[in-house]
Parts: sequence; C-alpha cells; structure tokens
Amino acid sequence: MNIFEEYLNKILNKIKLASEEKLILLPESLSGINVDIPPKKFKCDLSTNVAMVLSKTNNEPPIKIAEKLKDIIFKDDNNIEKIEIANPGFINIILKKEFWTSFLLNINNLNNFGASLNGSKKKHLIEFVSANPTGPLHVGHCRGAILGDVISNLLKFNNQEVVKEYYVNDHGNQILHFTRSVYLRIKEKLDNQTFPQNEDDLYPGEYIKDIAQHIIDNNKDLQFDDYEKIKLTLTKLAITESLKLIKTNLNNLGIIHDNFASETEIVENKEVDKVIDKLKKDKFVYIGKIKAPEGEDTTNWVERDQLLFRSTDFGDDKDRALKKSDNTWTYFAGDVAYHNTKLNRNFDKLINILGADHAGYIKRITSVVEALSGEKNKLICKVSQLVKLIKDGKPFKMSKRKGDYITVEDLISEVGKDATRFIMLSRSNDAELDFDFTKVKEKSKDNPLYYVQYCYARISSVFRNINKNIDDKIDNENKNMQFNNEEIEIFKKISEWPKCVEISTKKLEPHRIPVYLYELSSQFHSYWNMGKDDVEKRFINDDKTINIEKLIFLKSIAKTIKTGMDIIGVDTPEKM
RNA sequence: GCGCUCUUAGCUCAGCUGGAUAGAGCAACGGUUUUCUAAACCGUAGGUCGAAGGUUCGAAUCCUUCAGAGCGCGCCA
Repeated sequence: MNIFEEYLNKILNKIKLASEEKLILLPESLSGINVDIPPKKFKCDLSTNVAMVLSKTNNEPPIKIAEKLKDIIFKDDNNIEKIEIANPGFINIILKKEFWTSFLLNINNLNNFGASLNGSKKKHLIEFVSANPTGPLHVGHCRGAILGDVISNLLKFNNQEVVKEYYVNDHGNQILHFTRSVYLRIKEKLDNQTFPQNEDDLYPGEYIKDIAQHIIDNNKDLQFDDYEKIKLTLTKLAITESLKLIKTNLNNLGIIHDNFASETEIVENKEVDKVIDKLKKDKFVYIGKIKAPEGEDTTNWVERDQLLFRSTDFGDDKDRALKKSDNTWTYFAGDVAYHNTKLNRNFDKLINILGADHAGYIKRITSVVEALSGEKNKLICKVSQLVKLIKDGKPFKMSKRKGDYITVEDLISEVGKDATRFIMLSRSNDAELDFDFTKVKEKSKDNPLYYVQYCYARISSVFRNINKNIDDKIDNENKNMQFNNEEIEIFKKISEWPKCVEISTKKLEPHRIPVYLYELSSQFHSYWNMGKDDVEKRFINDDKTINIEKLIFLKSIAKTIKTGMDIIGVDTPEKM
C-alpha cells in the first residue's frame, strides 16, 4: 500500500503508452520522475514532477506538457477529486475522501503495513559491534550496536533474510595484554602480589578483578604459579568471561546476535593461508614497501619489505600490510580470511557497521571483498559517528588508562534501554551525536521517546475505557464512513509510512523512523486536544460507545506507531 | 601532507537518492485542564542553509575550490 509507488508506476505506464502513440516524446532515462509528498501549504495529496522532466525532450514549457499529461494520465482515475497544475509545472493531485476510507480499510487488514515486498528475498550478513573481548561494552560501542540491530530489523521487516554476526577478535596482542592483566589480578588475590600501576599495556579496570575472581572460583583445580604454562587455558577462560559480560550488555540493549565468529578459529583453521594463496594467484598480493605518511612524526619509521595487498588497484591510497615484522598475520589478514568465510557462506549482501575510528579501514576491506568476489558493492560499510558525551554541561572524555569508562550498564540503569535506543537512532549515523547525560536524566520528560510512547498510551486508554482490545478485529462492512479533514490529514501522514520504510531500507539509514514517528505522534496529540473544544472530535460517546470511524482511525495510528517502534526495538507501553 | 565524515534558527537536529515560500524540539515570551492520560496542546519570535564559483527549467541537496570541526593514515584491533 505505497500510494506514491502506485501512482509513480501508473504515470510511467501511461506516458510509455502515450509515447507509443506518438503523443509525447520520452527522454532516455525516466529515473528523474517521481511522486512526492507536497509541502503542506499546497493543499493537495500527491504531486509529480513528470511534466518538468519531459519538458526539454518535447521542447515545450512544463505547464503546457502538464496540461496534456493531465488528461493522458488521470482521465480514467476515479479516485481523483481534482488536479491542479502549479508553477513551474507540478501536477498536484487531490484524492477523493472515499479514497482514504478504502485506504484505511486496506491497511487495517495488513500485518506488515509499510513493508516493501517487491524485491526478491536475499541473504544478508550483517556484522556489528565486534568489540574486542577484553571487557564490557561502553557507551562508544552502543551506537553502532543499535544501528546494526535496527538495520537488521528493517531488512527482516521487508522480508529479507538476515544473519547478525559478531566477529570476536580473540587473537593478537590486545588479548595477550588482557590475559596477563587477568593473571596479575589473580596473583593479587591469591598471593597478594601488587598489580603494576605504570604499565600502559595492562587493563586497569575493576571488572578485571571480577573476572579474576570468577576464574578462581570456578577452577579450583587450576594452578596459577607459572604464567607461561597456564597462558592458553587462561586466555580461553578470560575471553569466555568477557564475552559473557558483552552478551549481557547487548541483551540489556535488546540485541541478540545469531552468531559469534572467532578470529582464533579462523587462524587455526589456516583460513588466512588459504585466502592469501588465492589472492597471490590472482596477483593481488606482493612483497613491497610502504611509505611513511607525511606531516606526521616519522622518526621511528623504518621502511621495510612486507607482504602487501594491492588495495590501490581498487582506489585505496596505499597498499596494505598482511604480515607483521615478527612474521605473524596482521589484523587485516585475519579479517580478509574472515570475509572470505562470509563469501563462502553464499550471502548476497554483506553489511559491516563500523565506528568512526575505523572508517579509514573501509576502503581496504571493501577492496579485498571486491578482489575475492569479483563483485563491486558486495560489501557495504556503514559508519556510526562518534557519540560526544556531555556531563554537567561539559564534554566528558573517557580514558582507557584510568579505566573510567561509562559502560553500557551505567547507561541503561540511568537512562533506560528504550531512551538509549531512541536517542542514538534519532540522528543520522553520519553525524556526530551529543549525548548529554545529565540532561537526558533530569529532563526525561522532554525526551522524544515519551512523546511517541504517550501517543500509543493515549490510544490504549481509549480502548481500555470502552472495554475493547487494541488488537481486536474490526468489522468494517460499513463502507459509508465519514471522516473529517483533520482525520484525513493524519491518514495522509500514515500513507507516508511505506515511503519512510522504503528510503530507510534502501539507504540503510534508520534514523528516519524515529523522526517519522515523532511527526505522526505530534499530529495525533494535536488532534486529541481538539476534543476539548469540539465534541465531534472526542473518541468516546456519552453512552460509552465509539463510532466505527473513530475506532478504525485510532487503530491505524496505533498500528503504525507499533510497527515503527518494533523496528527500532522500543516498547510501546499501554499505560504511562 | 593525504583520505573519510560533518557545517541548516541562540542550542540540538530533520529535510524524503535535485523540486514549489527551508521544518521540528529545546531555550524565550503569551495562552489552554469541571470533559477519553497536560509526559499534551495553541500562539509569538527567531535563517545569507560555512564561503565562493559551476551544472540545471530548478540546488540546503550534485561538481570544483576554499575555510572551520571531528576521525584516521605499517608491524593496534
């Protein structure tokens, strides 16, 4: 029920026919033609720019073409009340009131109103979060986590297949430092050894102590005297513990991954060697040198021969290292192998959600996926920009050294899951986001989340008062419904919902959904208050009954809000 | 030095893959509750869309240049 799409198709068909009959000429591409939501000041329902697009090819002014097309396209359309032509050549359509009645009846019977189901079902792999398993998640991880989760929801809503995956970087130096930190905390607990204060590489956070304690408690038979002996076992135990923390954090955010892929496993299965061989065969890999970046302190830079991937072939600014000087694989090499395993699993589309600090990584990883698959745009990377934390009006810097992170746990307990999700989503992922801790906490009533939830709660209260359930089926045999102008304005807003979903999905930009829900709620709240002066606009009659029109009106709004809130993963309480 | 992202009202941001007179919220000021939830509503005020060129019938949106902010630039992940 995307009326914009339906009218666009109608227009395209009609002008194609007209061109066959030599009534008009068509340009090579019709892609510029669209059917839009007209600005409010033009009192119409749909508008199209088709005349302007055809003007040049036909060598006639848009207004003249519009006059011509008006008959060609809309002559036999009995949903239309009136067509107006406006400068510089828009065709503005006003639909009959009855159209909106049938529109409402139609969407009332749909389970997934707004979903675009024309596209074929594709298999998507979306990788997100993938934070190092060295401790709980902090606020910085949150935004990308929510973005990835909601993009998955969006795709699923549109009947796409989605696998949500977390890549566990359980291999490499960070993990060694992490394991040693845990070990030292164990020694602190068991043998009163002092934890070193001045080693930058170690993890100082309090949670390491908890992990240490858990490991001691659950492994009574283990000996912790010789670090080298116990290192491997301890690494596994420590990673399991921190993954537990991470999974709890994600759960509290309402996020559940389908799959956790381990870097260690990939390395141990020789996946890296295999994929590098494959790349060598195709001459994407060679031994060469990397130049130091200009304008940086490069006193310690030693140019050396290295195994490199030819990412410059794909537009990167330098080729990328696959092996470190100690002959072990770089992080990139492991990730190349990981992405190769994604390709082996036959996904149609790969999506990665990255933090802003990893944006420089996009070019090389998309390059390697292109090299391996021979397909451009197989992998799409979305970046979630930085969240600027503000506390008491001042920017708050988190420091790893002091271990003073604001964790996901802090955030959820202070602000709540729903508010966190809603706020993190309501801005474009490409733009930085100010997250004012004190403000969100103190002024929680100004939070846009409550505004939308309140809308749903108000509708629920009506249903409660008349002893009906919001999910009850409505018998809509009566086709002679009468709606007032304000109600029809809201139907128009509802008719925009599929367009909102479509563009959010196409661009993988879910921030449009909270924005839409806010706007719809605003129109509803406005209508609600009209009931104070105008009895006609109250929902419940004096005898505690409700008219079918009002019932179906309320239900369509509640349903749209619920659908949207489900996609962004936020609750819709019936009482507030 | 190079790359990516951002710059729209005092503040925080939308602006639908180029459309009509650029929109919200907050803050400010003035109103609305005997009536279905006032966590709401109505009104007033607030703009050279960072700057300059270009493409186009038409630019906040696309291109170029410049300025400012953020992130990043081998053996960290």
